[in-house]
Amino acid sequence: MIESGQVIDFSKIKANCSNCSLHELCLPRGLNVDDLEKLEVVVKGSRPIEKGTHIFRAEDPFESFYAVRSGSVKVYIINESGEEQIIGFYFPGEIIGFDGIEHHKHTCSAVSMETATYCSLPYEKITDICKQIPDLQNQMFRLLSREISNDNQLLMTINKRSAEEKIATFLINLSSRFQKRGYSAKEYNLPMSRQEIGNYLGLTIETVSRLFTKFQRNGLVKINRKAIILENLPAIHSICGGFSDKPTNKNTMV
Amino acid sequence: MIESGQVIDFSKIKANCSNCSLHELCLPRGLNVDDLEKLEVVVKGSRPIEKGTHIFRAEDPFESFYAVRSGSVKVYIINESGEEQIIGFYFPGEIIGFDGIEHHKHTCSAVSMETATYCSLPYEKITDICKQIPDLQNQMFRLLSREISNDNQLLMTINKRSAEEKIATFLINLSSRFQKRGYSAKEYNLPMSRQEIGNYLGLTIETVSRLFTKFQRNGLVKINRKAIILENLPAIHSICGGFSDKPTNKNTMV
DNA sequence: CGCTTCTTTGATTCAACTCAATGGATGTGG
DNA sequence: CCACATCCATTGAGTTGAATCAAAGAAGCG
Repeated sequence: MIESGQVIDFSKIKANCSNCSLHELCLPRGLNVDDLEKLEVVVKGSRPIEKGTHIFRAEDPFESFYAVRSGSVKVYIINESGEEQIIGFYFPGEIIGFDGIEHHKHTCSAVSMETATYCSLPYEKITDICKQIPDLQNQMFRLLSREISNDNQLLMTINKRSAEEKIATFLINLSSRFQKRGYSAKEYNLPMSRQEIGNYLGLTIETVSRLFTKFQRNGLVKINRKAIILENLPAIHSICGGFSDKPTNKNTMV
Repeated sequence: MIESGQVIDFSKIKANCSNCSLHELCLPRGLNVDDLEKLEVVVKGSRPIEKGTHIFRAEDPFESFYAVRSGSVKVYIINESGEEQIIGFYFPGEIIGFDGIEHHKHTCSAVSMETATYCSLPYEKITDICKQIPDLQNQMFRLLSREISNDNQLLMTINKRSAEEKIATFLINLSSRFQKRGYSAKEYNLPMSRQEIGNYLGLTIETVSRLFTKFQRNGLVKINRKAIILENLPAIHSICGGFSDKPTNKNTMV
């Protein structure tokens, strides 16, 4: 439960964005060497945090947002009746905590799904630097914009797709994100439980499990607990929706 | 179908943010008089557009975002198979088009649901001014942050709530937004069709209609076509979820 | 090794969808 | 001003996809 905050915090070491392999996926994207140095001064890396450690919690004062550096992080909100809704899963180079800007406090919580490291991006300092570095300001806006577009896509998936299509879309989405990070598009490990997948997609754990079994039966995937092999990527793609020949009347104004 | 673009465009007149009643809901929030003047120089108002006029369409180059000044606007995306997903309904003082920043083109379309006016906020010029006016940069980040938080809330509603709870939440959400704009919290007109409500919430038109009838039967509301009267606000609130005493197992890790 | 947690599988139920038909409002042209 | 067409909303009947309930199997942990 050591989450930082010791008298002397050895965990907070100056980040090295210049040499970071996530460079082009992350906040520094598009910055030149000089600008990078200005950024590095304020960005702090974390020591590894173990699975289940919170990076921030809802209601915490908002001081920084955070870039995942290694491992994976789940972001969720809890409503008045204690129900959890997972907002997203985040991988290296992706940034979390944007929701906190408006009211100066976090509205989500972020917790590591496995051992992870992250970088702290102190909001005030970053926005100060933004005034001097137009590219950085631009990149900030782009990242926020992307987050909104992603949310829109997610809404489409949740609202319009069947359970089967949701799962296929989810697997493909992870695949392409892992690929962007230099990993296989066909084989990866799920860092999250069936429960968490279901929560995110608006399905029950049983439905997730059944569909995994079905996909496996049909030779689309091989699944062994957390280990996923996408055996037939085109087929999975075609399930994602958009090519279905059995249109429903579920509010598609055509 | 006159959507601007005439040889001489009389419709683009300098906006008057200082005297605009939406001032504190909109982009200028928190700016002092001097800063407001700098902003006004680049913001352009529109002449009234009639119902069904597009402000922008997906794939259009992204040059500006837009503040709704009067009337109401629906924002939606269309997927590969032509299905429409409504992303949101926007009212005076609310800002649309943020999604376009990342790829320099819009990913959504925005169309007026009734006669409306709007202001154009040219992106490049606004970001230039942001460098000089920290408060403006801050407000931009806050608006983007709010959009993300709203999306998160919507996801919770869509994923975790029953049809009845979704409709109640929707009615309350509109109520509070109208109230913020100085209108009655109890009586308003729906600018959108049942179809559009259903599309947004992930329900069919029949379900929306049936629930409106049910709410009316139970004395919660009076509904006459587009005219809504919330007769029993507390009761509607209590339906919104979070107080239900019949917990489901739909992925609520308690 | 025993306990707990996670996952899978089966049987059953139900909320919301689909299909179908009617009714009311609005608009158009003769 | 009326007849007709269109669009939107309502209501009913029947179906179904995913949830719920239940139980057993597999993996991880102390």
